[in-house]
Amino acid sequence: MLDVRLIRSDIDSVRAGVARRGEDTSAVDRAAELDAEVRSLAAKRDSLRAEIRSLSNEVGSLFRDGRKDEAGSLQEQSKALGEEEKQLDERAGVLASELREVMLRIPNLPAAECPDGGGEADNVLLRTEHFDPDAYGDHQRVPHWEIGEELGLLDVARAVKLSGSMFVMYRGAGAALARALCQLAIDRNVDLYEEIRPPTLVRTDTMVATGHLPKFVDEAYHSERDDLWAIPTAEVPLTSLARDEILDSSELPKRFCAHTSCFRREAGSAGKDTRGLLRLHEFDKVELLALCEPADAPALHDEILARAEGLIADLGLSYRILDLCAGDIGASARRTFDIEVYSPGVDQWLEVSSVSWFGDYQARRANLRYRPGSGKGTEVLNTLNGSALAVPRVWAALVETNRRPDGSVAVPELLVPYMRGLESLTAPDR
RNA sequence: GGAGGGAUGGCAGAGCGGACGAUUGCGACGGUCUUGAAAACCGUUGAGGCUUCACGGUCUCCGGGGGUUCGAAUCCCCCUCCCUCCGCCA
Repeated sequence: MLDVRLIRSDIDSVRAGVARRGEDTSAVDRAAELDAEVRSLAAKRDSLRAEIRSLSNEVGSLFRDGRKDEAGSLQEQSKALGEEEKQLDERAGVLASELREVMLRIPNLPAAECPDGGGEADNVLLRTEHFDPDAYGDHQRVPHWEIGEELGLLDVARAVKLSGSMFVMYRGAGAALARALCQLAIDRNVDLYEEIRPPTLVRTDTMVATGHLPKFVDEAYHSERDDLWAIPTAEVPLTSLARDEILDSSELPKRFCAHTSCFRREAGSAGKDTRGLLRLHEFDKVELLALCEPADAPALHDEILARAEGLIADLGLSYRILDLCAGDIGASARRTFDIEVYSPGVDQWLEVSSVSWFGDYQARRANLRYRPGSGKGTEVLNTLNGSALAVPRVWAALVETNRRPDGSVAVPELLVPYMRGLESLTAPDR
């Protein structure tokens, strides 16, 4: 959520920012109107309340002095003011909640550095690494689900038996590989990022704090009986860690990393990517997240990107980095870099990480504040996050990229220690 | 799951219809004293909204939401969370 005061003080730049996304700016104007009305009503209401309070205090002192009989007219006056106050308060309340709804629909303003553009096609390709389209052999042009079945690493059919489509099951060395990836991702980041193992079921207000509710209700799994939601990403619990708290500037930036399962209903994508690991209802992910003062945000944004990129690079995958344009970044982001890995078997670029800077947009909603080192009062934090590693797509790209002509799959050197020394995935002996 | 007891400022803990945004203690900050420090003493010390160039004014917040009342931290209703005991359990 934006700061209403920004709309009050500089509505043009808010309009301009929303327009850069290609979105309608009428909500901004509506918010300005509602804000003015709410404030004028609230001012009237508050002065009525002040009068009521002072009358009541007088009544109180008359009672204490044993002059009860003199209090009657004051009581009546106060009661009459009370009626008026109640009406104003109701009206103000209605408008205030309308204002909040409008504010929640206004997206964040893209950063100045965020490239212009209306959609995916306008994203700026920053760099492509380690990629030569002609360098792939036929042995690599095999989709991971076939490799997985062949080598006994993946058992899609039985996962479907257990849970339905868009669920998978890793087996044997395939399961070890999935686990190894997560552990590697954690180990590489715990130098600065505190490892967190958060709950995967959270309350409604936790989902609301990051903006996953109410907008994406249909995307989330919900247990009605307990009113708990399965997290779609560790961003949800990690952001709420410091919710409603006031951090001291000396403890900033706060960096967290977490490995969790992530659950997504993928309601809008029925029929898309139904084979293999490209789109799943449940998957594992290691997430990096930072809370910081505004001035430190750009440096942290680079840091998280560098860490996510470094892992992909060290795994030996081909990848590219996109600077998403204003029309393609998420509603709460100010700037986002996507990392996409190339997966030769399916011949696709797969998004494996979105590294985003949210400014204070999320933090305002989640009420994350800090006390600046100098000066008084509190300020709203900035938030950033990105996946260090999302298992299924990286798993898929690895298996496809590392397939040898004999059908076996080479384990990247980095992962060998996490695989009990296993260097190669081969067909089970029969 | 059953039965009880709680939720108040950074923490501890009073207040149980009027003068309470809240006694007090601890902590933190500033000062006096001291060569310096400790101790002692004095003072300051929650968050947020609106308004003001500013000084200031004013409102909201005692777990959350509703209600009673001229007036609610205090009374009533609902919800959430925490604790203790019993049962069950990885």
